[in-house]
Amino acid sequence: MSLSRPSRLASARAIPEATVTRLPVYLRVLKSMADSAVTTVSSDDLAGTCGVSPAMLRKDLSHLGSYGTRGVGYSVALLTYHISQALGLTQPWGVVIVGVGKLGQALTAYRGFGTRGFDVVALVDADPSVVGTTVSGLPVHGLADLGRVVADTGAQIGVIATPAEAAQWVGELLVGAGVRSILNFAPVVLVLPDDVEVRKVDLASELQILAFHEQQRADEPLREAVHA
Amino acid sequence: MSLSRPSRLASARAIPEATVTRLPVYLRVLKSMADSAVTTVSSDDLAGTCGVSPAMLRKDLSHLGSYGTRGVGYSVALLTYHISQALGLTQPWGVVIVGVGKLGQALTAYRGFGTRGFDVVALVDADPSVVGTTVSGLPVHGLADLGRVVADTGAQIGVIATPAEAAQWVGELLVGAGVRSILNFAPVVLVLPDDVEVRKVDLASELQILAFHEQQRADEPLREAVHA
DNA sequence: TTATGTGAATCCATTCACAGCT
DNA sequence: AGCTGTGAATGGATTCACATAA
Repeated sequence: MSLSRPSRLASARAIPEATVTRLPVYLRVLKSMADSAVTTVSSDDLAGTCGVSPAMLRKDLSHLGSYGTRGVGYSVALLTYHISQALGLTQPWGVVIVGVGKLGQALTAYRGFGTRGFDVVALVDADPSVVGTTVSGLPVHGLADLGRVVADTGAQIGVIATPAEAAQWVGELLVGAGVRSILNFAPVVLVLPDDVEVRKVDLASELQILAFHEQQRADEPLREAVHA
Repeated sequence: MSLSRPSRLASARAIPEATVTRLPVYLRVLKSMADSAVTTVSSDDLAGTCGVSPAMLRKDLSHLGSYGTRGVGYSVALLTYHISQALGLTQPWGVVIVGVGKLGQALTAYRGFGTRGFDVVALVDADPSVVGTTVSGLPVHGLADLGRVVADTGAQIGVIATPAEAAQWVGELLVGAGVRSILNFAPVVLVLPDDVEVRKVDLASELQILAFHEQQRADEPLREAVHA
């Protein structure tokens, strides 16, 4: 019942999900600051550049530990290191991309992909006419070989860039191959076991959300008119 | 002080942001149910397919009005209509895509883009060697013409699919041209006026978030071991 | 004096549980 | 009897405001 030591393990835990989604933004901005030879930054400045409030930034960073200096600010290098650490970017992650249509090719070619600890280690497609070809220097394997490819390369993250019809099936194949982190670009809701982490990137949804706000904007003047 | 009538205007307002982000998911699933000739669905079934809790689904839908039937469920057609209405999908929206590299081409070719009320009305790029060419049947205009292109086509939504270096500049050009809804695929934080709605799609961030959870998973067994 | 780190207060989102309608 | 719609309760996330440290 007693925990021998709180240790990094226990304290490093308890990073709220909302914070996790913002850490990559902080990391990116810190990186560009380092490129500009900035060595120290205040929460006000960093927050301003990241588009969040200073209080939220400080609260977020407080979940990682106390890495700032009162009266001064944060060391860009130190903060970069600790955020990378928290996100698990100290080790490289293998990524397998399924679907090498235009989107899959764009993702594969995306330089700065590998930039931060991610390696595209394999490409897979169902279309026999592209299997065996090479995209951005990587051979394209058949869908039937996915299990072996994942095992051989040790890929931990799967990216689904297939048409909607194939996505659920591909998701199941990835899970069957042992992948438990999936990034889904196909416009479908994947139904997979709860211990599999699925994130989706959905063009149509994003546009619809923008459309909603665009519509709100159009209604706004009308609401004001009522009060006049 | 008295509002003549609550009307659709007042009641249609007050849709929480969290709900708005889920409406596109509901819409998509409803659509596929309609394709399967399903005419009625309960909140339990719909929620299950959408990957949310029935209570949340019902609460979300309650913000749009009372369009279900107690003891029965929701009419697929009626619900589809009202969600489309709420999202502002009854009118078509013009989309201008800036940057016709691999990603821009993938986005342009994305069928089902126009499917739900979105039209790619123009393509723009900075590279003189692609300006004047045709992509998926649309001519590519020069960046200098962006203002005129937006005015001519009436585009309301801008998509940034350029390299990171160009994104801020392109964002400012879009805003200058009157666009106030932007979908940004470039890995940078755009700094634009507050009345501009910016949504970002960020591959690196998504992968980093997955990496975080993958790392957590690796730590989990260790935490259990402490208790043993 | 300046800027972090954090309890307290507030706000928003989710879940619960049941009244109300079909 | 079944399922929606919604107040009440809960749980998180954000903001406030200040004690604390350089």
